[in-house]
Parts: sequence; structure tokens; C-alpha cells
Amino acid sequence: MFVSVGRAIILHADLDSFYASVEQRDDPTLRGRPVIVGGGVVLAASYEAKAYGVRTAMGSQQARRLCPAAVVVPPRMSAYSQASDDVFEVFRDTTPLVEPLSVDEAFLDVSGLQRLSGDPVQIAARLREEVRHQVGLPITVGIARTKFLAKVASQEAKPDGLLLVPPERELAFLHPLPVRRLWGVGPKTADKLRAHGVETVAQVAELNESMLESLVGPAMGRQLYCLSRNIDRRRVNTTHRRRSVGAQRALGRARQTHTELDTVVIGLIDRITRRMRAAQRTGRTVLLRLRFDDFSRATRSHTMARATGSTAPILAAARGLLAEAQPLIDQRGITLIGFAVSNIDSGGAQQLELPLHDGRPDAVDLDAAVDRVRARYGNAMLTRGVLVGRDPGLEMPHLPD
DNA sequence: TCTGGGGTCCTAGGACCC
DNA sequence: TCTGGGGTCCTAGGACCC
Repeated sequence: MFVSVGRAIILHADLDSFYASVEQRDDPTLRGRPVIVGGGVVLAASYEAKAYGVRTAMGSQQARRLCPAAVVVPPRMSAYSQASDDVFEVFRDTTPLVEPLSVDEAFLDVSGLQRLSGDPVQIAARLREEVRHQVGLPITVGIARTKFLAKVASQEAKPDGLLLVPPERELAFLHPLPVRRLWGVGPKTADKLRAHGVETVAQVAELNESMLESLVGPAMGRQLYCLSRNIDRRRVNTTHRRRSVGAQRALGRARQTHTELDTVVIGLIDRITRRMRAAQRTGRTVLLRLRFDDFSRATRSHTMARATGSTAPILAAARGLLAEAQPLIDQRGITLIGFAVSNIDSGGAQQLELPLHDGRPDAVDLDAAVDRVRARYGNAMLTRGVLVGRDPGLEMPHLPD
């Protein structure tokens, strides 16, 4: 049944200190105590540990200094993955309109649920109860008319909270916040804004669009213009697709021999291509990511003629990139190596130039086009069903599989 | 702040094509 | 014929998010 409502109601559901909460759930002796998940670096900290200033991504030495009483436990990724699946099941029991943002975070569109399930606060409260009862984890929910406000609301409500931003209170809620709360504003952008005396969302909202664009670039400028004025028309998107698959490994300061490094490369590429094949994905661009002794970084990339999920061609590309970067490695010393495969499932189909006779799409020689696609990219992209020629937006007829 | 691992998106320049 | 404008792709780097 469809219930017509005038405006969207969006929930942002966010598990609290996810990894640490799973550890406290599974080991009762950890409850109420400061818990740090991680080895060399803090992957997650319980709220008891956060109270001492421990933060995610902090070096564990510093974390121990801040909180000597903390219990440090190694990560158990499969347990977190299972917990995540369980929580998302609760989400999907609430509404089919779920957009995952990460393992521990999602948007839920509950606009059509009111007649069936009560008002938004009741729906959110029940969701929190269900997650607590069925999975045993604390979760915070923000409710608003837009994604952005819902997310800000959940951040304000953490931990283990629930916050609704009423439609008539939106600007009053948003404007006093620091600019860092705006999506996409990190340390660098915050610095740029501060240099111009801009520290709150209200101050951003006083700037016009061209001023913001000159300050932080066209895309970021437009985004800040819209968000600071509470303009956010993004819908909850359930059809999100992964755009890259990657793996990386920190190596420490010790120099690696060629053989040792190649062993790491094989391991990383094997991990990536296994995951790609498991997800039935192919990719066309291989990216090498390096970090050096001085913490500078470099990337090298290579785009293959066709998309693939096979280990051999991707490994060959990876080794080629590494050889290309060898002078940099010898010079600066490598401390991290990673690869990512992107251009997922592209096959390159969008780039194909079809022979248009007199510019009429109906006069396209389909057989010839199919032959050219096969010759250049293999068969994978034919399953996409639609080809786009050079004419912008010109959609070609469906191709036979 | 002395640094993991997984991602996303934007920008800018060069090559190339029509 | 020459030139210029517009468009896409590829590469490298950077910022940001969880």
C-alpha cells in the first residue's frame, strides 16, 4: 500500500563504536571498561576509552599513554562482518529502502511507513530496540527530511541516542554547528574557510556561490552552498555499486628485497581478484599506491584493453606498475604498498565509437558493432544491454547477448 | 598526530578525436 | 586548408569518509 506523504522522512542509523561494541557484547568482562580494538593503530575505541581522548586511527602507543587502563584486543573481522549482516537484516525488516554507507551505517527511507508503523520517532525507537534485542548492539538514529540532516542528527545524538530534527527547526539546528560538520569538509577545507573568518555553518550560508567556489573549488563550493542552506535533494539510493576493489599492506621501515616485495604483491592481487570473482565483477584499471619513509605518497595506474577479474593479467599489470615506480622506491624507501582495481564492469563500452550512417541511430550496422566490441573488449560488456555512441545521450538499441 | 585498511569523489593536464 | 572548439579518456595527485 502506498501512503502519500508530502515529504521524505529519512533515518540515518549508525552503530556506536562498532568493533568495540561487538567485543563488549561477546566478552562480558569488557563491558563498562575502556576497550581498544587494533594492533599498531586504533581501529575502534569504546566510549569508555574515548572519554580519555582515544580516537580512531590514533597510534596505539599514544592511545595507551592516554588510557593505560584500556584493554587492547585484536580485531575479529569475521565477527564484525556477521554482526553487520545481522543489523542490516533488521534494517531491511523495517523498510526495503536501505542505502548502506559502510559496515555500520545506513540511510533508511521510511516516508511511506507512517500509517503502518507509527510516527518517525516510534519507527526509529523500534528500530533501536530491535537492533539491541536481536543483535545486542547499541545504535544511534537521526531523523530528518534530508540525508544530510539525518546524518548530522545522528552524530549529535551519539552515543546510543535518537534525535529528530523537526522541519520547522532545521536551520536553527544546522546553523550554529562548526563547518567541520558539513559533509566533505575535513581539516584542509576547514583551514581554508577559517582563513576567511568562516567557522560556522551560518557563516558559510552567508557566502554566495561564486565566492565559495573561488575559495574551495567548483564542486566543493556548490556542495557547501547547498548544504549550508539546507538544500539536499538526494534520495535514498538502494542500487549503489562498488567502483573499485583494493587491498593494501603496511610494510614497516625494514627494506624489502625484490622477492619479498613480489610475494606481497602476489598476496594482494590474489586477495583482490578473489573478491572480484566472488562478487562477479571485472575491472579495467589497476592502480598502485605507495607510501614512503617520509610519508609522502605516489600512485601509478594502468588501464588495460579489456576488463577482467583474472589473476594473471592483473598481476602482470601490477608488476609492470611496480617496475615503473622502482626508482622512487629505491630513492625514498617504501612503507606501504597497495593496489586497487577500478573501472568496474566498464568493459570500455561507453567509449566505443559506432559507425553511424548519416548520423541515424537506426541505420547502425549492429553486427559490425558487435564484432568491433568483441574484438576490442571481449564479451563482458555486451550484457550491459545498451551502448552509447559519441552523440551525447544517444542510446543504441539493445544488443543480442 | 608519528600513521591501518577499505573506499569515494574532484581536479588538472596531456593525448587524441572530430 | 587551417584553425579552433568541444568532447572523452587516461594519469597523477589530493581531500575526505568510516
